[in-house]
Amino acid sequence: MSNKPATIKEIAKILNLSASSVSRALHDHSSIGLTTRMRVKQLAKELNYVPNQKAIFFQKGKTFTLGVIVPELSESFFSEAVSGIEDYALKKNYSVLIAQSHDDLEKEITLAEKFKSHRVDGLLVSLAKTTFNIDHFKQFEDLNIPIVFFDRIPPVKDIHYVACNMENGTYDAVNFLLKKKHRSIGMINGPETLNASAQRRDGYIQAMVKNRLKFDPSLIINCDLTEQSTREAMDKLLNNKRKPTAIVTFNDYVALYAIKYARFLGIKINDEIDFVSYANLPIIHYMDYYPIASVEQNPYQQGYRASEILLDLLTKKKSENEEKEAYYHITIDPELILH
Amino acid sequence: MSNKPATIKEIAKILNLSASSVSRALHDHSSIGLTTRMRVKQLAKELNYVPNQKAIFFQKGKTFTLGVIVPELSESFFSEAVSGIEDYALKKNYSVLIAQSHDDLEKEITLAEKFKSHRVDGLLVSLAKTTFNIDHFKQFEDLNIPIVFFDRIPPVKDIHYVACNMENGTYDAVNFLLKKKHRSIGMINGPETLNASAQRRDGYIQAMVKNRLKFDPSLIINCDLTEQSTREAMDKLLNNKRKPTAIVTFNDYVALYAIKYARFLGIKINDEIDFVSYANLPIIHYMDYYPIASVEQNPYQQGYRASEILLDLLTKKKSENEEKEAYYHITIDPELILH
DNA sequence: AGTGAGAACGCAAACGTTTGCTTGATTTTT
DNA sequence: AAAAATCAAGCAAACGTTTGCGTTCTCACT
Repeated sequence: MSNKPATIKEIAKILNLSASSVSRALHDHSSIGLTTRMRVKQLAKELNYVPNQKAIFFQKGKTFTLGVIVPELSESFFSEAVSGIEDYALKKNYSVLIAQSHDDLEKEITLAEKFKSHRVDGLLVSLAKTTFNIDHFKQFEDLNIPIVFFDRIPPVKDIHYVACNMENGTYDAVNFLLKKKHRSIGMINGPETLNASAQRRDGYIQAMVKNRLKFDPSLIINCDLTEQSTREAMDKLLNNKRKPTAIVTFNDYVALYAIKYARFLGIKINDEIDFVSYANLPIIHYMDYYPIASVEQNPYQQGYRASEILLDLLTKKKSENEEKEAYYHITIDPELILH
Repeated sequence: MSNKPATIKEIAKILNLSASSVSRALHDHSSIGLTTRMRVKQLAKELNYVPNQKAIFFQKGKTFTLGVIVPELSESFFSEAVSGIEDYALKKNYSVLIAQSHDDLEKEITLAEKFKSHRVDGLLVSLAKTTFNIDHFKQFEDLNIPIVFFDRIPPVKDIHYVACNMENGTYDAVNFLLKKKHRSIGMINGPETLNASAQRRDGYIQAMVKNRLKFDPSLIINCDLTEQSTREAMDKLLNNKRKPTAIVTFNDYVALYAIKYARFLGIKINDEIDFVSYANLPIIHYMDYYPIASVEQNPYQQGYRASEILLDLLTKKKSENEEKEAYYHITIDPELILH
């Protein structure tokens, strides 16, 4: 027991063949006779032969492994995205190496280093909140290791990415509220520095414009996503001359803070004020009060798509030479889910 | 650009050394003179040399990779456990290959196969709900690939495992309620078939016994963890002759269902009836009403510990020979968190 | 009988690194 | 001054698999 696993060489020796013939036999190469092919496969089963991936990795110069860096697995958005990545990768016989940056740039750099030395074939990355430059990913270019960013993407053009079009999502959300006859719609947006905030703002404005309504900037309040900050935003909105009858929040957390505070103030949720949010928390339905609609960002699909692109890049790489200037810029349209 | 990465051989050629000397120089081997050592390292930096892990894996016969199979990453319990695994593994310079069974036995078997052919050095497994035998993991024994099970462990003795002692956790919970002067404590337990249910039941009984109180079996109701089933359990408890003033639920989901239903019935939560649960949902604090206490199962620690054990097994494997009969059976004591 | 084709298989190199054994040169010990 | 120890570095094999290029053999066809 605890035998070293059987190798091709051993099979070859037993059958009086060369290692190459055994290898070819196992791969159904045409130049191997049917009888020997059968004999080889037969013995392989008996010996419980399993190809040694380490050797194959080495020989082929590939690890058939994808590296994934996400901020936090415990955020369901990312764990679902990882599921999408995993499903496609496994389908294509790739394995997935997962690591978390915990939203820390230093950690992210360390992980990049780790993956570099591990020689993953490709990388899927969703940036940490604190990452404002991506120099630590530049080195992968030289190593010919493609990277596909998803969701939290850097604001540059010379990269491959998959992301959700927040502008459209917000447009749909605001449009939905307008159709419900709301005429004063508030928005608790994220930090101004975030690209995601700008997109939401744009979507809001676009919805107003398309409906030939005047855009009132005082109805969009930025907040830093904390409970305290959310309350302050709510105060501002509630004291607005045109007190909103509906509020779009940056994410579910903010929505919950806002709803909690509104209830504290005696406001009737989704009656006096309708809430619409972005889907972060799948368990939101366990709540007593939750937004009447959510912008679903389809993390699974984002992951799946990013995975597809990466594998596409990997298989195409051989033929690439001059046309390296084509970057994948995929935007996934979110959908508005009514609860 | 897009140069193939530098190799030891190239460094050797440039410096007129042998590959072996370069290798030793990079590893600070004592038999290499200081000057050459410096020259080698210097050039290595310049050429951006990174050791080719594929070759090292192959040469050493190890992949420095751990395989992890969990049911669902989107369950925060598992994503936190994975964080623990990852943190320790990375510290020891191992990578972590993660895959989800989605609580499906077939998928679990496929993944086991995948990891086998990938030749991970070791395996960390939390079983799918539908897994009732572990034959598909037996093969790893022959390959000398150790497995450590955690949390969802199989009910056999000849394995390594890390799990939480639910009996103690429940004991603490019930004891806590008894100290709060509750004299009729209900329990909405899980399916009878689950080991986890039996442990909770035992803990409940033990707490009663230790406090010299009579155990009333009618106060423990089994349910299948659905909302409907939870309501039925609540009905039974509320109609009990000794209507409970406190209820321990199998998990947070059940607690939320129960609380929702109780509120629907007009019962004052954590006033008329105190709820205590097991920590599954980190975001429970966003709720308006949540259990007054939770049994925290420390998923991070479980993962970390399991990771430690696996690496211990991996490094000790060389010296192991006769004493292969020692199995790690680690139980982690949960702690009662008061909210 | 000679040529050609194709089938069935072997040889050997290659992938990059590590490591036990050797060798040659220099230094220390007796 | 000779023998022994130490230092610095090279040689070559090994890990398991794949693959380009041969080689041998058998037939069939002119």
